[in-house]
Amino acid sequence: MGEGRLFNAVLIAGPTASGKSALALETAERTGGVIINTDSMQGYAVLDVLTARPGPADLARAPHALYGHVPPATPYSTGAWLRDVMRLIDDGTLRDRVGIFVGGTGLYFRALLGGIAEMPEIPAHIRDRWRYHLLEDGSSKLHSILQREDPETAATLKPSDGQRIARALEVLEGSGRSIRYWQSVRGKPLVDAGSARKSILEVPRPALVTRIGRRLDAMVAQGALDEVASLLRLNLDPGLPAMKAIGVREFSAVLRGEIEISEALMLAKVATAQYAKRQVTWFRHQMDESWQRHVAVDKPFER
RNA sequence: GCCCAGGUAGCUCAGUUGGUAGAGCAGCGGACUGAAAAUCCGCGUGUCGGUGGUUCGAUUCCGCCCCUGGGCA
Repeated sequence: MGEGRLFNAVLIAGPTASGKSALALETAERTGGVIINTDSMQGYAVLDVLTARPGPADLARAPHALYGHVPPATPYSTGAWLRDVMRLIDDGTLRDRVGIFVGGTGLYFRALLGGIAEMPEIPAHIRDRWRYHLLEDGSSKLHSILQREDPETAATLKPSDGQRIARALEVLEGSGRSIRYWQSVRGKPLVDAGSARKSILEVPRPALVTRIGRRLDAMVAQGALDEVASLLRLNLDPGLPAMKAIGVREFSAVLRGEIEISEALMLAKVATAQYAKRQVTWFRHQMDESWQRHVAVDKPFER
């Protein structure tokens, strides 16, 4: 486990289609830095188009790390990403170079800054069992189990929040202690907050929705359907995170002949706009005043 | 031109035996500690097509008009 901590990092957060990748590239070229993916989906291979991952032209302009390095069959996670970042720091990839963290996953930024506790890894069979249990019996059933096994945690979770309830149960079983115990320990920051430059890109909602629409259209033109077909050929468990990327469900329905491309596009645009809304809410309330907010109205449309 | 069906929220529609209306989706707001592009919570935003009549009171009943879809000519 590494002990290094990164100084003078640049953190760029923003909702999808806000133009962060373009800003990151400019920053990288100016500073000779390395761009590090801070997004839960852009790490997955195969999902090149659908996640708007930087393309060959971008990769040629600056070094990029943690993009497309995870097979979609692997359930990636915040913890796995954190370990990947730790490795980058420890193996010297970032020595004397500015680390430019770019992405839209608020939780990853929180983890990076030490706001997420270190927890033991939970064996896959335990996780799988609780998730299956959730699927079979529903969240309120699991909540009542949690109420019996770990009432303190149960009290903090809504009976309908199946995912968090299952997580609490798997941590309890896998580690022998309540998730609240682990969460009470503050994590170790990988990035020095004092010397970091933290930015949030903001785009007025109507402009963002327009950009999202144009980007989805572009994705189809770039072969999003073929990409989904390749993903489906892997025959993955639909519960895997990579299968939850926006567009997978919508374009799969087109491939199955259930809906027209135009309808899939409409649905994907709506889903993306809803996602962007959740991101903006996180940035607005979960990130403090040490983050600088930049209104990026006239930034060029990214890619 | 005639006959039928329908015009209610941004969309699809329900409903009111007359007391100014509600679902889903969309939208808006929020939560968030290892699936986070996930998961979850809260909030109806409305000239009930128009107009005249009956009525204490009309979105509801009646007349006329307009619009949409279908049928007959």
